[in-house]
Amino acid sequence: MTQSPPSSTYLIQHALLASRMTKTVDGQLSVHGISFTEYLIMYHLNGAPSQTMRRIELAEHVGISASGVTRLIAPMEKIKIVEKEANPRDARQSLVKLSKTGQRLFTESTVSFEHCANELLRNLSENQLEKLLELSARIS
Amino acid sequence: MTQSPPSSTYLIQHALLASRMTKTVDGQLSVHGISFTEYLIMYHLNGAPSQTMRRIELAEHVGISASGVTRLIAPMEKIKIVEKEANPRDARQSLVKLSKTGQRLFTESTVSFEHCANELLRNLSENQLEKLLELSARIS
DNA sequence: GAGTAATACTTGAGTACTCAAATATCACTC
DNA sequence: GAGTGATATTTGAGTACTCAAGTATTACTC
Repeated sequence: MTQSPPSSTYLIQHALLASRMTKTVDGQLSVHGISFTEYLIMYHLNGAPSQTMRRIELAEHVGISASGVTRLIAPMEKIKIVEKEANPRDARQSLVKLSKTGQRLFTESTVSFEHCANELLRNLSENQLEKLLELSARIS
Repeated sequence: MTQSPPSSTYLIQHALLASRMTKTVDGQLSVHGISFTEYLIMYHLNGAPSQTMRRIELAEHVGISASGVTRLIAPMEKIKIVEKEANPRDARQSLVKLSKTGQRLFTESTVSFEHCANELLRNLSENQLEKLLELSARIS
């Protein structure tokens, strides 16, 4: 039973942490009636020009497949969180836009999300968090 | 559109990274006929005394639910990677043990896994990786 | 030692995805 | 401008889980 190299240890630790974090965040966001994945969709739309993105871009940013986006967006569209928009230059694309309602929901959810994020990372100092973020960003 | 605090940014980055890493690892391990989750099961069993663990312990270590473990272990038992063992002191428990075959498979898979882990983290130096691991371990 | 509560695990039903195939449109070449 | 291949999205079928309820066993209390 030799010891694992640090890279392996990190991958395993990362997977466990991700599982726990997702569950915690999902729990907190459920009071707003949304999942972590739905929050991520809104987060990226909110940061995009005109609060609008293509489905494939969304998929890449959120880390799910294109068909995953389709199935995720459908119910969000039904409750008017997002709106479908055609791209006049390319009829294949159907753009997704964060609605006014969606922006409001996002703002509200963000309070819970940030609180939850601080709670999860409360063991780290400001400096440690900055360092972690920097190293972590280096990976990709 | 105010900027997100570092803790929120980290959570979002972490989720995306986890999704990508899992997919990459799953892809690499598929040549051995196993998933990342199955590898994690073997990993933890291999590190346990007598290569044996209770299902609930496994669930906690891997980050899935108890019923998830049941459904995951069933096919692994069928192909003799793991064995079921009774606990004479507590008939409720059914212990899971890594078989000889399982140990062999784990050893083989570990080569792929470690290679994959190094590849994913190749942008980090030894020191950076150590630091990342240390900070990341602090979170829990 | 009977009754109640807690624990370990399994099962049924549902959810959130995935991949591969289908459809529609666009871009390129001749 | 017809044909071919590439791209964006959706759909059908399957997978890997989840939660809540059910079963079996143990631990606790009186």
